[in-house]
Amino acid sequence: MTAEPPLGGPRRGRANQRYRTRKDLLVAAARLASDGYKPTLEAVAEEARVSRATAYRYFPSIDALLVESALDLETPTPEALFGPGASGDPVARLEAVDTAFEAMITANEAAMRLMLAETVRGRAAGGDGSGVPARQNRRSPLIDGALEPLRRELKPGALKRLRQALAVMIGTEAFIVFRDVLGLDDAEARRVRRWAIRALVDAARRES
Amino acid sequence: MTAEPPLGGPRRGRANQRYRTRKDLLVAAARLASDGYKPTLEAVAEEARVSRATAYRYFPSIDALLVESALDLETPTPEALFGPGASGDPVARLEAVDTAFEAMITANEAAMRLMLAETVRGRAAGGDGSGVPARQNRRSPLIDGALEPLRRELKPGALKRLRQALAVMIGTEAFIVFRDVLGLDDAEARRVRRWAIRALVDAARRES
DNA sequence: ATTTTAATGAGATAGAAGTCTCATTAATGC
DNA sequence: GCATTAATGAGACTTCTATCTCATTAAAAT
Repeated sequence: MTAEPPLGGPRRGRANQRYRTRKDLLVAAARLASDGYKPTLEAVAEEARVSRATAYRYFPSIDALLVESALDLETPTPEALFGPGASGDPVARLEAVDTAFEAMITANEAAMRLMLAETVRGRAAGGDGSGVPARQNRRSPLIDGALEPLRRELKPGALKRLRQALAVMIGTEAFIVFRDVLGLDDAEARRVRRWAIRALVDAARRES
Repeated sequence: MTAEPPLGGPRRGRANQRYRTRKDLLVAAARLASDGYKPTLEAVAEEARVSRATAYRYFPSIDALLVESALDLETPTPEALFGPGASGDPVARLEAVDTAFEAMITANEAAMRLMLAETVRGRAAGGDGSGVPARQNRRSPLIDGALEPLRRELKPGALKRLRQALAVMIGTEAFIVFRDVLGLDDAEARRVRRWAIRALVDAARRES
């Protein structure tokens, strides 16, 4: 899932060398971040057997490096989740998406929190936020895939609205609310989320 | 809304002096953070006419100071929102809560983002998070107040579930999803939120 | 008014982020 | 193989966070 080599320099040249250096940094960052603490750039560089200067040649800031290493986590693709054997019930499909997200978040909670913290900060405060990759949207394609069976039943506007509301319920931010704000455990949080997902889908269908 | 004087030192003594110093720091931080940039501790101390050392005597880190200054923003109380003249319709009442939160967030977006970033990090990454106040829950009392008219109609479990689902839709995190993940403007985000709020309330009522 | 001492100020110190410069290494094209 | 030059390493330098020490100020008790 790692992106292609840096864009700054010459297009041709030592692509493989650059790719490996970059990948080494991301892997090192993920390894160090996996214990829940924010590593220093120096620690990451050392873990990757690379000099500090080189690390800065690939990432403009330690935050950018850490965020990209979190983004490097693989998400299931719509094709994998909704292959031939998948259910045709949109609610069941959304629950599959929810399960996949919950698994990814709980397995990488520290990295996800770090990414959320950095991307949230990057927008307005924290100075410029330059270099921190923009927030990427991994949930919408999956939610879209889950809602595929409703595409004919619902009007385009209603479908869009449903998709957007579901994006609030499924993902890191909802996880944070359940855990940090409401103090729920994973099982309770899941129950509430499932109920809300069904309620939103039903409401959209009822309006059509 | 500023909390009482520091807890560390002697219980009696110069409470007023300490209170004023603390308040000065919070006010200075809020003033400097209001333009969207993260001020340095030195800048806050200077703005508050206080030495750096003193600032560190009141707050363990610049982040803790900024978070507390953001938390110092006043939230409307349930009493103010749902006084004698308030509507009895739970959806209308929830919309009032939503409006209040939207106003508070948009007026202090930089500070809210900063607070969210720091509290999110505090749980798992970024060291221990010591000194940074635990996430406080300002939305649940307001949501509870809005749902008051439903207390007899809904079973306790259903009411609780509804309240928890609504907590995901109303607040900073939903705002972040709409803006950063989905790229919606405020008006669109509000429309989706209102639709979802109504859908959730209707679903809860329908089950009773 | 004087004493006590909490609160503060001034400054030294250390660790980390981030930027530069310049020398060295090694991958690629010939 | 050899030359070219992209990639890297080493280190100086600045800024900011955070901790600590010691002297000074001023609120409160007597």
